[in-house]
Amino acid sequence: MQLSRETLLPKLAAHVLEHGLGGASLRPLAKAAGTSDRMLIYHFGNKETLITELLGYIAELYSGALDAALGSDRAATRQECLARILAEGSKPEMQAFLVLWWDIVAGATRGVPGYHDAAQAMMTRQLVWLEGQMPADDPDPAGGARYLMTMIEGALMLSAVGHGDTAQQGLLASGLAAS
Amino acid sequence: MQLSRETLLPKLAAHVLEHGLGGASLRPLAKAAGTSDRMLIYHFGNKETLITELLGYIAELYSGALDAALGSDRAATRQECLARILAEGSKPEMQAFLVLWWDIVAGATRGVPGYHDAAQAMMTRQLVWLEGQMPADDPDPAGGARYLMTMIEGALMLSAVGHGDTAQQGLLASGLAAS
DNA sequence: AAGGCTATGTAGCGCCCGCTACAAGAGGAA
DNA sequence: TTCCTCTTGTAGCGGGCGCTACATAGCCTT
Repeated sequence: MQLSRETLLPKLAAHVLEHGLGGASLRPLAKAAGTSDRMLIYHFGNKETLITELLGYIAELYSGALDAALGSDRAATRQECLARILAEGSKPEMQAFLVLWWDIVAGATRGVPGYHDAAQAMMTRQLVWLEGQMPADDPDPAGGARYLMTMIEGALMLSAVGHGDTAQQGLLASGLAAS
Repeated sequence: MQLSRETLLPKLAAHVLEHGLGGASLRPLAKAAGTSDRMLIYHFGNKETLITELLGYIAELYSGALDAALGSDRAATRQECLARILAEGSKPEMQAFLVLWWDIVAGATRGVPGYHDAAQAMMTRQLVWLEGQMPADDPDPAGGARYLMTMIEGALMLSAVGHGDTAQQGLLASGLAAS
């Protein structure tokens, strides 16, 4: 069967979603895609562009997952809106993205090519999704969505390093969550 | 001159603060410390415990930097408190910690030994520092500090991936920052 | 002085890395 | 048929990795 970027990317994405980006080297990636490192280089040119295209593909996967989760009804309050997105993020199919996410943020900070753009695209998409969920009668939907966004990402990071309780108490004190 | 963990750690820390944890392999680390990979293994046993001890040392460095920044006077308002810690984080001597931070978070999420504990310790320390900065008349200093903490970390992450403006607008909408 | 323990240098092991050289099969174009 | 291009397999290169074997120089004890 003919190989191509398009047929390879889904299998490569599945592999990094399971095993992370850090240790993603050509031979394991190739094995996961049912081919050889030789062919990965042939189809992508080199590893750097492979990773760049892979991150772009994963960003699209993430968009698709958010689209699939997009209920057509808005939330009634900011509290409900926050509760919804937190529930969305705790779904198992989103967990893989979460684990990968910090690899991407670290890469973006260090300036590794492709990481920053993919991360920005994923956050932009999440912001759009969040704005669509904001209550219809919210006095400031744009600002409110960005406010929720900042709290959510903060809570996410604190949870990642064992300060989930800190984040929870922060949400409570903000009035965005109820005990 | 006699080498030891204690004399080596500062030089190793300086190296990873400059070059990151990702590509920190024994030979470059040894060169930065003026010795050989052979001696790093001799003094630390293996790379894993070296990294664990190094992260612990860096967490102490971070604590020390916060202590040095700790003015004895509290802020007058939450807004001022937030402005202070944001100013603190933008100091050049803190930038190196910030770049390293996402490596640590990614490692903590992936379960690499030592990363989680170091990250948690650094966040705990920052929370303590923040509580000490809260206004004396604040109705809920503990909750407020955790609230600020969540917003700060969220803003930090968004800024890391090119969404600094999103975070800024989020801070404005929260009422914690003034335009 | 003799022996042992600690600290260090030199060399190299086996392994994985990204990548490449080279040959060959497949299929279309002349 | 005869080429020629696209795709793939096999093998391997140079280099970095964590780590180890071995020798040795210096010091401390007896």
